[in-house]
Amino acid sequence: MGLRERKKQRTRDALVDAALDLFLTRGYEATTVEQIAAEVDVSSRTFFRYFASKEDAALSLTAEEQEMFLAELVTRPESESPFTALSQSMRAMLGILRELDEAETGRIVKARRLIHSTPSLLAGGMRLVRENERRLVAEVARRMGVPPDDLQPQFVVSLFVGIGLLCLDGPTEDLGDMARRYEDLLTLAERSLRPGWDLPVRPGTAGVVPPPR
Amino acid sequence: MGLRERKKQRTRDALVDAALDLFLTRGYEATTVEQIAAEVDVSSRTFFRYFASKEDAALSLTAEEQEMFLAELVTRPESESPFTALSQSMRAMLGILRELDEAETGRIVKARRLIHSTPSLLAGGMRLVRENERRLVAEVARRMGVPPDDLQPQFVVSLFVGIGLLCLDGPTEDLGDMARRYEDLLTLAERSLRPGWDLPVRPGTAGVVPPPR
DNA sequence: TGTCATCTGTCATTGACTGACACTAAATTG
DNA sequence: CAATTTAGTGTCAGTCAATGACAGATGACA
Repeated sequence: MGLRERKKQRTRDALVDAALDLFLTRGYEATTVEQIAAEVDVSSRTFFRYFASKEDAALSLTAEEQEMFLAELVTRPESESPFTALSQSMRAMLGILRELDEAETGRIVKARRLIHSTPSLLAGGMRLVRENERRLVAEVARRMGVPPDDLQPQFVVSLFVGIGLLCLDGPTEDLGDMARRYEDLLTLAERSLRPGWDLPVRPGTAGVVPPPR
Repeated sequence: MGLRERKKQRTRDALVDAALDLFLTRGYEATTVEQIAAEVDVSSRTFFRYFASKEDAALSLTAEEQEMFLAELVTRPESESPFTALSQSMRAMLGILRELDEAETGRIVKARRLIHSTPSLLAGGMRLVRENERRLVAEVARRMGVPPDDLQPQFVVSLFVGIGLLCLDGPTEDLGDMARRYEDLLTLAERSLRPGWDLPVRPGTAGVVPPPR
């Protein structure tokens, strides 16, 4: 990787760090883009070359997590039922997050604390999640062998995303808290749902029908 | 009601109408607050005395619907299970919407088309819904006789809100479309969920335990 | 009619965000 | 190792949403 790209990455990280720190101390709205840029010795115009908006800087880590989640999902074996595949993807992503270097996990926890304490950012985070929902539905529909505008895959994904949001909503001191809350919610879901609820009503041309478990 | 209040109501309605029309023809971002205000022969400062933001004007009708829904919920008998009470409140609200005068239903349909075709407004609408989620959880938790930070009422509400969002997400030409989509989703939910899933795991001090249905 | 509270317009200001252009430094090529 | 292309950055000017302050207008009410 060339010098140019390394420099860019360093600037970007510095901007995220500066943004998170300022947001957490002075508050999100009270912090101006100019202040963030000044902290990194960069013009505010440059800030907007890295991030589409002030909000984008605060949510960039969450957006990356979303991408990781989606990447996990497409690696899940076709033998898993849709909801199982979604759950396992989430577990895998949480696992990966825990294995990052300290600087990165620090950022993630900071970002999470910030989002949780700033209503407009919480809303923005949910917007991110919902934007991914479309892609999730497409993948789940494919697995189920039904068209993406079928209600069933939409329902499955909506239910799962709801759990994810509840997970995000709760108090989160560290990644362990989050993982624990997530497992509690999965248990609750299992108690509430009929076995096989996420299998296609009219089994389509999808892969192997999973065992009844 | 005095002349003053009537005048105010007229200005407000005119602003909403002008906003919806301009948003739908020129596009949401392409329309400035000044243009909306000019259409009603009012200064843009006045616009912001009626609406907290440009987005607020586009979402004011949706916000009113939310309030109506919540008002319905608190009138549902305690004998209904939480999810049944939520579903019935939604049906009641949709019923009320259909009985409004033509001017009002026209606005509602316009607003819905606009929101559906403008990503940032769709996000804003979901933010509105999510903000209400807290109040819904409080009411459902009360009915279940558990504290509001219990996971179960949160799960029940999250599931219901998810259905509401799916309903909002789909193509909506008129209020009938929406009602039909909503019923389809409820059927799907019933097929997926275990009977009694929304009853408190540890029955608390809540009202009468509903019949098994 | 006269006072009072409320609504409104005007003006000034802040801050997010964008486009245009020039300048610098890295990357690439002969 | 130059020469040239390419990408990243700073500066400047400008738009638009949103807010505070003050003054004038207008319905409410004694």
